[in-house]
Amino acid sequence: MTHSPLRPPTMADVARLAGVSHQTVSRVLGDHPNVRDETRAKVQRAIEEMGYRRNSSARALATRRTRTLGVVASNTTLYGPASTLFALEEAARAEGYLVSTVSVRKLTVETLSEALDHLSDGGVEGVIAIAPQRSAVEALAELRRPFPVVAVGTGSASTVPSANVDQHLGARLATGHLLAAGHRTVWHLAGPEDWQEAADRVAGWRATLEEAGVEPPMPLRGDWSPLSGYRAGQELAGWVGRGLTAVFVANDQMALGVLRALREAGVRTPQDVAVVGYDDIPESEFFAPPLTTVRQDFSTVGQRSIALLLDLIEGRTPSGTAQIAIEPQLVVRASTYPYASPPGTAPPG
Amino acid sequence: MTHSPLRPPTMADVARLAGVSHQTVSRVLGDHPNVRDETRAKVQRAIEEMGYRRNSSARALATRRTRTLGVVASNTTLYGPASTLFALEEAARAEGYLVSTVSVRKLTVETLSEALDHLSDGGVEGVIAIAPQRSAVEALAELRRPFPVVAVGTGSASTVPSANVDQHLGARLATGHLLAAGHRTVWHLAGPEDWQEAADRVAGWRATLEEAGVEPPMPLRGDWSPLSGYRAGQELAGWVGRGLTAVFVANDQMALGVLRALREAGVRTPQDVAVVGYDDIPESEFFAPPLTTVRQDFSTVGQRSIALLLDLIEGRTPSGTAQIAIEPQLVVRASTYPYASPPGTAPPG
DNA sequence: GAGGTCATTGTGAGCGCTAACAATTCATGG
DNA sequence: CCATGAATTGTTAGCGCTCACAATGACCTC
Repeated sequence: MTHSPLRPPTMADVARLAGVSHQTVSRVLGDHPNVRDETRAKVQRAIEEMGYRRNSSARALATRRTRTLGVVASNTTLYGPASTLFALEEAARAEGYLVSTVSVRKLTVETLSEALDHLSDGGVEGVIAIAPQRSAVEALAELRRPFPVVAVGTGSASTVPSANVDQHLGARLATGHLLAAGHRTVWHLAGPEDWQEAADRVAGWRATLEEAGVEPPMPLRGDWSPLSGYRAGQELAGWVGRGLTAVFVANDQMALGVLRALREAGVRTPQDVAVVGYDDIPESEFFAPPLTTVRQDFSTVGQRSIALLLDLIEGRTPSGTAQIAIEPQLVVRASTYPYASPPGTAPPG
Repeated sequence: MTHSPLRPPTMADVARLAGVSHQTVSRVLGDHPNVRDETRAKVQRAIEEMGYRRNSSARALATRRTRTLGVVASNTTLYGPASTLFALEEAARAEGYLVSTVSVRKLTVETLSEALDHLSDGGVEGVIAIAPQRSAVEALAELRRPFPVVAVGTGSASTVPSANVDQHLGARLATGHLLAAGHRTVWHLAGPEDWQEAADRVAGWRATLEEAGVEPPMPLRGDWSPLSGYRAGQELAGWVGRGLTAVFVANDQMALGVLRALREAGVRTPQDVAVVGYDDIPESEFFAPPLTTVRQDFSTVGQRSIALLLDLIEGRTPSGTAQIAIEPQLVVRASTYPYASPPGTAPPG
């Protein structure tokens, strides 16, 4: 760090100082075995002294590997996508890769295409698309790029390689939990129609009810926001006393709105209506009442999807066939059980 | 797109197909003026036909510009940092830059140093550090790197160039609003001690009270989480009837906890105690009651900080002197005014 | 019609690194 | 004491692009 030339030192500079060839410096940097310890030490010293760092562009040009991955994320601060993003970066860094991100406001063929091009121009070797909207999955299938693309959050609909939490199972856990608590039926406030994960949760909820011999009521729709949950909650409140005793809400934020609407309508949770959410955001423990919900392990999602993408880059896995499912987990809180233990009523049917 | 050679086409390939020199292709790509329209069209056609894309590594090597910026973010899903991250990427992309992110779990000299090295190895031309913790600011000042670093979220303490929302002003807006509503004094639930923004909010709150001739009570401490807000709320509930009528909480999530604790203690908001939060997260409108809070415009933060960083990279701005302040905004909701209009009581003093 | 100017295009030399191969050193055994 | 091969080091040629400069040709002007 003693010098301060206008241009950063090159490998040749280090080689000169160490009295070796640039190739030997390269070997030291690359942990090549056939270098004498003494030489290695000499080179290391020169590197330290000059504060030398390998030029990544030159390296990338020579090796044809940039060691950079791209991530396309929706421009959102939703808990799921944000958590996934961090988990992805961490997993990628552990493998020595840099992560470049592009955030898009809407997931359409155009925006996705632009995002992929931007990343492509940045030289990424592969891309993870956090693409929860169904349109995005279709767009992704359509957009061929010279590098592999792995989707995350696409639910069951992935025609592209993907890693996903098993949403169907998550919905089953939530719905089954309510049925096991003695509820005759379970209503559902679903997420946006074009989100595959929302559709999968609907399917899991519906299947669980049908297997229990219950005709599923018409699901309500929200847009993930507390406001939409609030609106739906007002509607749901009107059904209390007419068979509505339990609601499975497709995410925690909407559940927050539902809880508020119910409270305002004089409906008690969970005594009158039990509520289950989805995601287990940090706040859900502090809702009134604390929310029973389904937890997704985003850290695992990150690791598995990065592993899959690297496999694809190395050509270890046939593209198009790789689908990874990750198990979610039910977290029981006061919004379904007001007291310590469940009613213990056997499920109907 | 018709060919599919093992290696992607190079500029020379395109040149050959178009019947020109590689340099002419380069000129077309670079929008150089002195190219005949006919030639340009010919080249464009060849580019299309081969699906050619410039190799970014080669370009970076030749120009010594990677057109990549780095961002260091705390591994968090807090609303502020997440919003900032997206805003930064958008602003950078608008300037033609790619953004590489590194997320760290803790902001220490070691983790920051590693993060900067990782980005440095990725060839970034500059870095934005989302560094709200005071320790991070110090660490940043200590860590010299061969590229400029701009801090965001460092509040007033930046010894490095930075762009920040004026936290002092935000706290004044919140506190002044409560005083203007007739409250004799305002309590404060602060954020973590080592967050500079938290300290700035404390300072703004304290200054406002002192200017009104009020002795500030001892501030309480939280860690931004709803749980810590809940705990503090329980403590605050004990002071109701002994002079506590208004609380300024340093973020919305803690305010959520405070609201719940107050409610459980039989304290009504805002009739017994008025509460103001900070951030204006999307959920705060749906708290019980809807939360009065201070909104920060992260999109502006993103644009201004990227602009500053690019100035620094181009050498347009002397390093170390650049500090940008952005104005926050008060959003009034039911947690301070139960009815349509404020009490209209004149502030004391 | 010679000389000059301008627009347009081409040529050659790197950018800093790695990969392949060539050269050297060194220990070892016959 | 030299041949033999392994260990170690050096040399050369690109990777695909941009930059500086040279070359070409069209079009004027006097």
